Amino acid sequence: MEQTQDIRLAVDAVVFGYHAEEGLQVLLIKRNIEPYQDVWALPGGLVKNSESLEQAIERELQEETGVAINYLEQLYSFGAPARDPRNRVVSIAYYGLVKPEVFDLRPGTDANAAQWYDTHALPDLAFDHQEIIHYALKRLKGKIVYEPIGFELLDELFPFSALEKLYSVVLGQPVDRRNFKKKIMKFGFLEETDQKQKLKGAGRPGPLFKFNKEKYFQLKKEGINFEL
Amino acid sequence: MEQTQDIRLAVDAVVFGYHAEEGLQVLLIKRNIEPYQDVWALPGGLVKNSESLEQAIERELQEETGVAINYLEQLYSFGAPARDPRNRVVSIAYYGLVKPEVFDLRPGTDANAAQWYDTHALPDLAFDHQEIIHYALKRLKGKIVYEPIGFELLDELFPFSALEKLYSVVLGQPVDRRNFKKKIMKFGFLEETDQKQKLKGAGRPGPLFKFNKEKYFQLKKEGINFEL
DNA sequence: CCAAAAGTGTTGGTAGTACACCCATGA
DNA sequence: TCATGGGTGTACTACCAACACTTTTGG
Repeated sequence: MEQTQDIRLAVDAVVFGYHAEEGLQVLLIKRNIEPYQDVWALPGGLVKNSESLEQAIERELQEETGVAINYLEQLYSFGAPARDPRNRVVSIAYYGLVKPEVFDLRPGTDANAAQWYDTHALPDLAFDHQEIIHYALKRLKGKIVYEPIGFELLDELFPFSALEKLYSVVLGQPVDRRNFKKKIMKFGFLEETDQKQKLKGAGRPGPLFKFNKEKYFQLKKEGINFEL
Repeated sequence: MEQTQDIRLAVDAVVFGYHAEEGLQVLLIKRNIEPYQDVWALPGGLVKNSESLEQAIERELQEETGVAINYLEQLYSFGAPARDPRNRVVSIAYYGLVKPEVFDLRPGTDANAAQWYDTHALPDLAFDHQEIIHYALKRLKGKIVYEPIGFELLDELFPFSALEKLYSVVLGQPVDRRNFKKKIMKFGFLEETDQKQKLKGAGRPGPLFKFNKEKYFQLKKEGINFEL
């Protein structure tokens, strides 16, 4: 006799935020239910019967952290039979990018706390969430060099150096300022505005730039391909 | 009151085979149960409670087609609420590559027939399986240029022209014979054997080549990166 | 005037692309 | 001998990487 299927389906989100001083951060929540009560974990939860996977992600993020993401992509599905110590739960992981405005968090009702953590200094994590974050980091590193998704981590207007720093932080290696700027500007989807950066300390202020998404899609259709 | 989750979890496999004359093929089965009875579909089925996702794929493939794959990778998870007209079924799709030996199929018990179809001449397909195949093709095209997975579609020993043809078929564009050979041989993981090709018709026979997987992994560790 | 950040061009090397003729075999 | 498929080298180009000094501002 066949046993009926008893597998639960969850979604988890690896949300990246970037902050000029603190570098690349991941959004975590502290669980307030068992298993792994009071342990840090990725925001996420069970998918409802009638919602899509993306809707589930956005709902959970809203409930648990109040954060709305502006770039979301499916990452990988994790289905090892024992990844949840109690039940069989298969999780479809997504990763998302948010702009710096959301750096002030308000914890939701489903979790005790939501907090940004530096990707190099993660706390102990529930389930296989550490593995999921590593996987997401790998994907982000791979993707940022052949699709201009880095802009989703920056403000609408940003000094060029912010982009440069972002790439060096994400890739974990320094980038040559001049060559990097040449490469980026050659594509033609980055616009220089006439606004000037206001610095905190000393230094020569530069103009602010803006990523023209429409132009990028248009250029992409015409066959250019972004690649660093 | 919360309704309990009622979502089923399935796996589906896009298995690619390559045949010198017939090109790139996908393995399909004819369904013998509703919904979509007698319609062609990807091999796959519900995951059992205690098996891993990969075990589920291999079991279903064995049951439905008798095929054992030698390269398997998770593709994407498809979860649109209405993708199955009867129940909510979320499917985790994998794609696999098989060597040409398996071109003779023996249909299994769960399906009426298993058959190879040219990727350019697919029949009507059940569920969203056409979308899944397109997605897999895109992934294969993307991946074959930066990881040497093409060899998984060829015999252990193959003439160089087989590799060249494979790439031109998968990428959908001609490749320059001389430049292609230069590029590939420079990596150093392809070994020329002293066996000679036996042709069907006329033509100058060339030596057979062999992909040295161990050497590839070793070189990869040392930092070379395959890229066409 | 010093420290901090931003702006800016040139050169050399290399890797990629384009390209055409000869050779071995079977019919 | 002809048709088929396999084998091979060179030259040009274009892109990429390396690299340092000057300018503007705040303190």
